Amino acid sequence: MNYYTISQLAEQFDVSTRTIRYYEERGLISPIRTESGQRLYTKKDRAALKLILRGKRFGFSLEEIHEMISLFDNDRTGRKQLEKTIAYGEQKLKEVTERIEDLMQLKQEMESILADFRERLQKLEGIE
Amino acid sequence: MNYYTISQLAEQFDVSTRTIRYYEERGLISPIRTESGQRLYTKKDRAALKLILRGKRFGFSLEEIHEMISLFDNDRTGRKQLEKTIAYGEQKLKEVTERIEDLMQLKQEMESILADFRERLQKLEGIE
DNA sequence: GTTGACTTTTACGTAAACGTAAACTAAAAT
DNA sequence: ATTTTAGTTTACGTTTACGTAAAAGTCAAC
Repeated sequence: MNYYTISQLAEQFDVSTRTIRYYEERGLISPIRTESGQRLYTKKDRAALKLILRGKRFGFSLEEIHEMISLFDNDRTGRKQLEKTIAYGEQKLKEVTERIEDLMQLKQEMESILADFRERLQKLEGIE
Repeated sequence: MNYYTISQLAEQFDVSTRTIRYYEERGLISPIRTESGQRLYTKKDRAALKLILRGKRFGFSLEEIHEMISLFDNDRTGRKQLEKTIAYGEQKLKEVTERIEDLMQLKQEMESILADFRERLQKLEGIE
């Protein structure tokens, strides 16, 4: 398995190294270390970072993202744990679904506003 | 036309009065005032607040929301202005569309993870 | 084997988005 | 008429999510 350095990841995702270290500081990523203390990131760490950045784009706080990651990531072997995780997942899924619907409504509204503006522009061009 | 007081709006949207005043401070809402200085909010102000809060849920900054509002709100009569507004609107529409697609992908992933968890739970129940 | 790029920790700084408290005024209720 | 209750401004405080700088160690290249 090969590793990424922090600056490689930073470049790939166009974020600062400080940002990546901050996510670790908050417990969202846990890269291994070389003997001298340098961070090494696996494909899994990379995937986690990708997830975090996507979550951020959706407006989730790091705290929320942390919650999601740790629930889905940990191997929840016990039955109770599994049930709890499923319930949580269903809840989050519902939230995402609502968000999609909300966004689609916004899209509709924007489209109708745009149509209105285009009509106005046409009328202006008709006069001229 | 009847008005809302600041605390009425705050209650309706479950935000603090400070939050509403802050949005005004940043130029996002402009309620009229009574002679004594009290803020009075029209239906339009209410709609604007609703828009702001929706934008926030989507992870837009107040600055971005401000930009959108002022572009769509102002009566852009001039032809150049109209064209500019339409271009901006198309850009924002594209962003929203991408966001929706992004979210739908996330939804898919969550559903597949959930399906996997459910399967595991079934197996556990089969044993017991 | 030394220069230069990279990394580490520590720590202070900062912008955004409010929270909170004080000091005061106006409105509503009793 | 006088308590509550609600509203106003001013201003300092707080959290989140990093930016930035310093001081020191390390890796890669020439």
